[in-house]
Amino acid sequence: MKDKKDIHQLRAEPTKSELEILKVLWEIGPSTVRQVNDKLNEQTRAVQYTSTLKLMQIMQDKGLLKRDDTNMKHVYSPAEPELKTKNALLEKFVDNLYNGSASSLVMQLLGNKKTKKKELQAIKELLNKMDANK
Amino acid sequence: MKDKKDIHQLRAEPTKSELEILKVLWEIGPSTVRQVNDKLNEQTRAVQYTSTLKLMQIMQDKGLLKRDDTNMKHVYSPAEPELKTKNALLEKFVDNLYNGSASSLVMQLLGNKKTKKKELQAIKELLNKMDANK
DNA sequence: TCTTTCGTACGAAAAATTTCCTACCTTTAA
DNA sequence: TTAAAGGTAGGAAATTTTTCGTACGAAAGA
Repeated sequence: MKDKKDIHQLRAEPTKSELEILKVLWEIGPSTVRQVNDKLNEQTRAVQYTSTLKLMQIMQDKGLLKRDDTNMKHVYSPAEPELKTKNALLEKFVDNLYNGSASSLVMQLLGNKKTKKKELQAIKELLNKMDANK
Repeated sequence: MKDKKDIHQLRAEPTKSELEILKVLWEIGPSTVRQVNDKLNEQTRAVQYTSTLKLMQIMQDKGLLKRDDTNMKHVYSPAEPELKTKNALLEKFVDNLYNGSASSLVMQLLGNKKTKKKELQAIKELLNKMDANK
């Protein structure tokens, strides 16, 4: 794949492992490779330090991360805001599985037995709030 | 990867290309490889017949597809209902990006500028309907 | 019948992703 | 001042996913 098209506003679509790293950075903020790797190991799965390092370097090349290398310990952070990235991923998901219809997706959530009552309640409240300032 | 865990109720998580094939089968129903391949080529991207064949064979091995090979032209169909698979993928997506909170996802949809007015309206109506039979 | 067309099976190559080894530099502590 | 600890860079290997070439059998047409 030479010139993969950006997904919507995103520079490049993160792979599975890349997304794991983004999630860590979203959670704990700008971090060194060591910090990210520790978090992955305690929270997700066993992975070697240099593997995480390599991946984060790749992500920087792709433009997914930016880094501050004024100090010896480079500090990485997401190149784009969390919300923007999640929006892009969500939009892609909706396009892909629901033909772009967000309401279809919501309908399915509402019909899904696994969606807990509290969630349903919260969604309903959201909708009512929307109705309020229509 | 030896013994990859099923995702929820799904036997195995479809890869990107596998999902493309599932989508075709969902759209046009049980089909031969030829039919699926034609559809992919006219609708999605150029791909060789034997590539599609191979992938569908792999998917059968994985349990993603079942096939009727009583005739010479094997007829493939999804092993699981469309809704079940989509539910599993959606649930995984919610878990992964929204910490399992469906309402967070909906909130983001509501706040997303790209979500069109009609969609918003449809979602609101859904919510009201839910309220009706609470 | 013979040839062309269309099907499957299988293996291997290619591409994409992920992992980690090795080399080497800097800082820290003994 | 030396050893140990911890950092980056880069290449190569391993794994996963995707693509397709080749072989070969069945069906259809000439």
